[in-house]
Amino acid sequence: MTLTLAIDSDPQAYSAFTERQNDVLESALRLLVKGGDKALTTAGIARAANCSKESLYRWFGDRDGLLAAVVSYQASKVRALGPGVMPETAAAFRAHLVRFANDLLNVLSGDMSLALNRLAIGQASRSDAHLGGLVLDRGRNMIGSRAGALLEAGRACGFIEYDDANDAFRTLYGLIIRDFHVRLLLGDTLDADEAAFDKQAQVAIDQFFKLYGLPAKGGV
Amino acid sequence: MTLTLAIDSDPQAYSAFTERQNDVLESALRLLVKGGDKALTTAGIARAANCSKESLYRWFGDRDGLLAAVVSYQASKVRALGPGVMPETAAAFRAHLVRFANDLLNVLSGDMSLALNRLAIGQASRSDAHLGGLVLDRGRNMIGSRAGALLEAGRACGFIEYDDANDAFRTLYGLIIRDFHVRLLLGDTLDADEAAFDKQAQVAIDQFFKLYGLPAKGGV
DNA sequence: GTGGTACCGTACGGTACGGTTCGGCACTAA
DNA sequence: TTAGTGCCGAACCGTACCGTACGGTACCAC
Repeated sequence: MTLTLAIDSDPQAYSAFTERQNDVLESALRLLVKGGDKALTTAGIARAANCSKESLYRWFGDRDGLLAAVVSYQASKVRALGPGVMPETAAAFRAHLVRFANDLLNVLSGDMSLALNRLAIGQASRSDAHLGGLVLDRGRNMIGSRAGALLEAGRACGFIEYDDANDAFRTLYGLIIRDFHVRLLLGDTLDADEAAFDKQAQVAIDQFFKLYGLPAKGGV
Repeated sequence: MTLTLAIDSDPQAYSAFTERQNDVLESALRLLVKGGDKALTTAGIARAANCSKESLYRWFGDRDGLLAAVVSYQASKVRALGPGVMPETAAAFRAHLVRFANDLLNVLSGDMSLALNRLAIGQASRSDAHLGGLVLDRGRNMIGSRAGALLEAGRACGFIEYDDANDAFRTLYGLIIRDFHVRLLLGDTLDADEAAFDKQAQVAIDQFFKLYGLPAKGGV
């Protein structure tokens, strides 16, 4: 659902660009956040980055290639938040989940994430839209990697129980995000309660334990 | 989050258009679903609807006015699914919730809903984007009207318990939709499990009762 | 018939954008 | 010094689109 938390062992795999090219991509990203997809023209990017259009086309081949490069760049920029740690107590496991929920809320509400998701969604209708798939892959990467491992560790330690890991994760996601993401994508603003991510995260994790927790160790 | 279930007592308030104009809007909607926002040009709409561009501009004033009219038209097309019924038994209440969940899944996965949401999201970054707010209003209308009344009725009858109605609804929404909507918006396809809306709806409502149900009457 | 109105089909002006080309500058290597 | 390379800035081309204007047609009122 986002790109800013992609976990990959090799940072070069996603950002195989030179320093100068990364600067250009950063400029493009700022331009996108500031003015939306309409402002992301090749001339505008070249102007903002103090480079020529010729270089843009030499480096990224195409406008679509440039957009894909922006996505890849952003994915490689903010990477893993730290290695997975095996929780030893129920409280530690719960804290990990709360932290994950908090991170997810913060990431999805970020300017860059919203701008890139809007861009990908806006052109997802066209048949040649590989951008949406790209965003999904990176988002799925992050989610599958971090949350999946976390849930599995919790289950191995006997704090929670579920049949299908994917299903459990999606429920966790739903409890955390609710209609939050779509509303932000549509331009809505958050009310005071929703802006308190800490509280929201704790409530969501409480509910998750109520659904999947084992009363003996990690339940209510 | 969608427009296809707007509930309004006065159908004319949202579709104050002539028969001919509604035909044109219907053509525009089909065009949007077929080719995405890129295909929704004034010339294309005029061609598809067998009308002149001059008429488009006389009727809707502007291209943005035309898009807003499309949204309003779609909102007024599929209206309330029936008056709210006071559930008398816990089983009936649960059936109502399952039906609501099923409807929500079907609506949000519909072609028209996805196309319009993509359109609104794609241009939600610009400051003059009233389209996202329009979609939100209509979606919120539907949600607040139907689900809110349903939950309130269930609480009045003692089947569920909650402090904040808005909060309870958002949890319900999260349990039903999860990451379903955003993934579809990004162009993802559903796996077999997710395409079984009936099963998904029942599971979501089971989970909702586990969180908000009163064990005596409506709980697990 | 005559004027008015609403409409269609088409063509046009203006603009914006994607992509290409060209001249020029700085730097490097022989 | 000369040739080559990488890049910038700017001009350019073809295209697509928005919004408007114009000619022609059907219908209605009087």
